Order: sequence, then structure tokens, then C-alpha cells
Amino acid sequence: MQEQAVGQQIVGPTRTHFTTRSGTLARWAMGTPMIFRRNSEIYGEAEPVEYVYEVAHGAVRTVKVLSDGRRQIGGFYFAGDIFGLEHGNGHSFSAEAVVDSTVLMTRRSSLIGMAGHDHELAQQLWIVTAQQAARAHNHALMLIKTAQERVNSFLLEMTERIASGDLIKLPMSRQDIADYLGIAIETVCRALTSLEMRSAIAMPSSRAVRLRDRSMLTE
Amino acid sequence: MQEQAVGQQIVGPTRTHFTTRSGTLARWAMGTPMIFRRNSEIYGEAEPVEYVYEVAHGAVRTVKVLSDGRRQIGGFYFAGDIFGLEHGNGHSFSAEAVVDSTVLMTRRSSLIGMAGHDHELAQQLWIVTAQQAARAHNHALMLIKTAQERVNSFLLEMTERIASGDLIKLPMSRQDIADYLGIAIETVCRALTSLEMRSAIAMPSSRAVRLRDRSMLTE
DNA sequence: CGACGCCTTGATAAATGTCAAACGTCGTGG
DNA sequence: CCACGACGTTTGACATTTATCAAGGCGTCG
Repeated sequence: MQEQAVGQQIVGPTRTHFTTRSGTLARWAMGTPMIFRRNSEIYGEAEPVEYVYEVAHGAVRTVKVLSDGRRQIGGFYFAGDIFGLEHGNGHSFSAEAVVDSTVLMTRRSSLIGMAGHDHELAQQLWIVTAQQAARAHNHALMLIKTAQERVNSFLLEMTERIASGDLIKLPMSRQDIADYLGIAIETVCRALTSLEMRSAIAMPSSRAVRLRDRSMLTE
Repeated sequence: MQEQAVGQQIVGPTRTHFTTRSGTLARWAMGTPMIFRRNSEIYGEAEPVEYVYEVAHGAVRTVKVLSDGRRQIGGFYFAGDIFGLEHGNGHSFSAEAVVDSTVLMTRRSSLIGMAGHDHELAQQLWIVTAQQAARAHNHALMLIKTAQERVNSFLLEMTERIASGDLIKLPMSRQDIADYLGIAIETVCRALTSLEMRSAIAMPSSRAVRLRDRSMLTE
């Protein structure tokens, strides 16, 4: 059912010597930059929560695979987004790089420790978690809609998060989109084709979507 | 589509003179107990976030209604559960009492203020939010499964949260369950009937479910 | 009793998944 | 430069699941 990584070499992360200070947590912790290759695993489901991650560039997905092979994507994370911050001992999803990505890693224990003294950091961590909760609720809300509406919502979400003007460059595959939306990959294609035929969008390539009539996605 | 509240008189909340100290937040704030009648609104979608709530007894649902009348339930909250703690100006869901319920209300601003000095409270608030995020992720995960699996998952969740032994007393209607699971009310009934016929459960009444073979729900 | 709210069941329609095949793109090697 | 193969995407035909519509049952409360 899920052959996306078949034949993909899963390579280990690469420590870099490059640093950045642009991130949300940069005020408190620089974070160690690591490069993850496309489709490589950043952490596994049920692994202990050791680090908190911030995407420097690239894209990350969180994934859960059911025993029978069905796959769900919990969310996508893009430059500036924080992921992996969870309560409890183990990660509830695994995380994978969608494309070659640089990720800033900070020990959770060190953040938690600092938050004990620094009220602003504590509040920042709470805000990150609260936003994730809100996003997860929106994700669940999307999953009660029809297939066409889910695709519409997805495009609108991506417009908010990663579009330049009216052009969305999608880093993820159709299968990723399908697993995020809880529908079959063919259904994603058909919904996109339908939008294109109705001139709501244009697709210069399969990984690029240009919004032509946003109101047709909103209704 | 949604006639559950039709004919129900929406009554205002009632301030009580009874206090409790058993709640999660009781260590920091007693909370003002308020009684909400069955199906009455505790707060509305988009209303400013003024209070944080804890269920003393009863049951609460959070609800979002789409423009065309489709309804989603974001979650259920039972005795000891905290709800309404959100970041941002407005509530993203409304909250309603499922049955007559007593709810402890504490001003959010006062909790936030105290959390600035009290690191333990800050951590407690973060944990509450992180658990909500985890629960929302599980909710989303459930919505990619088949109808029968969703009902199975729902029963398992209720077993964890409100069962006494192997008996689950459900405070919510079939319509509530359907809207939580993102399926039609008839589909909920059929899935339950199917479980009963296969002796996985017994239903002494429509609001009571006794687990007979938990493994049939787990697969 | 009778009305109402809620639940269940049946028949049918609609949406979506599954299976199969073809197409396009891109990188590699002859 | 072109041929080929791997991979991802798209489309079509058909099967399956689930929603919708309709009717009837059950329990409670006046």
C-alpha cells in the first residue's frame, strides 16, 4: 500500500557546521543543525522524546502506520515550524523529511530546564503546543468533509503556509497528500483535476498549483 | 440535519454554593462551580476565551457547526477533565453540556498570571494542552479508519475514560457519537448492532454497553 | 393512553476505494 | 543524442462502503 520509500536509501542524518538564529526558539537555544535526506527518518514512533525540532529549511511530515499498512500523516512542518514537542515518554508519531531538509535540534530537557526559570520561554513552549492542538483540531475537522472539500481545504492551508503569491510549490507527493487527507491517491488526483477543469486552479506541473479562483475553494 | 436540540429549552447557567477541591487545578484555584442544564451552551464559538473550565460532574462536548448544518464534535470531557484552555482570542469550538453538569470556572487571566510566578502551575497548564493535542491527533487518526473501526475505537476510548469494570454508561446520544466519529447516525447503530450480534458487546440499554470480547474491538 | 424523543432497520443512491493500464518526467548509460 | 527504466501521476472501469430516505420500534413522561 505504501511504496513511497521502496528503493529509497534511508541515510543517517548529517551534522553541519552552519548555524542560524532566525528560529522561534533561537532566542533561548541555538539548536544544532542537522541535514536529513529526503524520506529519511528524523525520529521513530515510540522513541523517547529527546529533542525538540525546528525546520530551518525543507519540509517534514509526521507519520503513523497502522498494522495493516494504512498510513496517516499527522501534519506537515515547514521552515520556522516546530515539531516533536510532546508530553509523555515516547513520540506518538514518527517524523520524516519530505525533501532534503535542515532541522535545528535542541534537547527537550534543556528547554524544560530553562523554562523553569524563564517565564517567557515557558509561555512560548505552551503557545507552540496550543497551536499544534488547534491545528490537530482543524485536521480532524477536515476529515469529516467530502473528498473534494478536503482537497480544497488542503490547498487553502498550503496557500496560507507556503505559497508565494498565488503559486503553491508542493514539496510532498500525491500519496502524502492522500494520507494527510484520509482519502485514496486517485481521489486526490480526481479532485485536483476537477478543480483544474473548473478553472479554480492551474497546474503548471504536478507539484505546482496556481490559484485562479480562491472563492471556488472556500465555499 | 441536526435536530437534537430542537424543542430543548436553552437555559442559562446556575451559580451554586457548593465547592470542591478534587480537581486538577484545585491546588491553585478553587474555581466557581456552575450548573449547566443538558444541551445548554457553556461558551460559544468565537467568543473570547475568558475562563478555563473543569468538569466536576456530568459531561461536556465541544462542537463546531459548518454553514450547511454538518456538525462536528471536537471532543468529550468528563469529570476531572479540563476544557476551554486555548491560545488566541476566541474559542475555536463551542462547548455544551451533554447532560446536566457542574463545571468549575476559573478566569484564564488569573491562571496565566499565577503561572508567571508558579512554575509548577505553568507546567500543569502545558501538560493539559499537550494532552489535548495528543487527543486531537488520536481523533484525527480515528477518522481515517472504516466506520466499524471508528465505533470500535470510540468504545475503547470510553472504556478507558468512563467505564466501571466492563460497563460503559454513555451520556451522549447516538447523534453525538456519529458527529464525533464523522459518520451517519444510522452507521453508528449498524456498527453497534454488528458488534452485539458477534457477541463483542452487549447492550442492556441503548445508553449502556457491556464489553464481552475486547479483542474483537482491538484488531 | 398518546406524544415525543431517540434509536433501529431496510431499501436505495451516491461517494469513494480498488484494480488496472497508460502517461509523463527525469536521470542514467549506451 | 536517444533509449530505457524507475517513479510518480493520471484516468477509466468497476466494487464496496457509507449516506440518505423512509418507516417502524421502544421507552418515558405528561
